[in-house]
Amino acid sequence: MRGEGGDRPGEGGEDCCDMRGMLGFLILFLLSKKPMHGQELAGEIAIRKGEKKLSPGTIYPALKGLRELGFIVEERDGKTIVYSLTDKGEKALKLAKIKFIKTFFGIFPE
Amino acid sequence: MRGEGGDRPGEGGEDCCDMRGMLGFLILFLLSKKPMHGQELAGEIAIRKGEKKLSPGTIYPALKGLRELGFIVEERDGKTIVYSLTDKGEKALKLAKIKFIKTFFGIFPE
DNA sequence: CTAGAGATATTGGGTATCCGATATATATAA
DNA sequence: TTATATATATCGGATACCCAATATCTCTAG
Repeated sequence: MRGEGGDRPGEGGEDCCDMRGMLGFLILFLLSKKPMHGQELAGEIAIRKGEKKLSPGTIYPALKGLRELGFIVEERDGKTIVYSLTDKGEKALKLAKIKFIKTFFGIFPE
Repeated sequence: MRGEGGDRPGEGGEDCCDMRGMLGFLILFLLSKKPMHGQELAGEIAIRKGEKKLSPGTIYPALKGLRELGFIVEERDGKTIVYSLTDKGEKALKLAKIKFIKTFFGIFPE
């Protein structure tokens, strides 16, 4: 019951951070910089983390979840599907970034 | 290619980032700034995240895991138990920070 | 049309994270 | 001693994460 209607008039900052954890957050952040398709995204994450590419069983369910949340949309481009943020996704990312920065304040060297 | 040397230069750099995910990482970071006991830690995290304090079922298993990894030690002080980093924990944190910064590069505003 | 390659998607399984509830331990107050 | 408050700890369940294997889809080569 995470309907749009907002059972909570008072808040509204509730479901903005339920983006399937850190992976969803990272995906949203990367897509905000540049729309990408799944494998491209997996490659970018692999480079950042210094690990192997995420398995299809990891990346696609994550994308599906973000799509079902209304945070991203997909557009087929030949063989691939390019994902990009919706307005809702941008808004959610913005709020999540604030929270992220506050949570990990002091970790990044200045 | 970008695998920096291949898969396995022996060992040592293996368990350095397996600190039970982001919570373990955050705990290690906070303890590196100041030794604290469990509830104090939960309070600090609550402030940073802007949420309620972590449940005992979250904070204590996380601390137990870090202790079993040899990253923290505990010392009873009256009613509380104060946790602090070991040398191994400091080293692990340092490496994890590098990975964290690389993974989330660009999230923090400059 | 048929193969092959690459991208996308689902399934099944295992581990990790986290919470709510419950239980135990310690210190203080009565 | 008993009662209370706080801290620590564990248990059961829900969700997130991640992979290997498998299947489907789309384009291109032949």
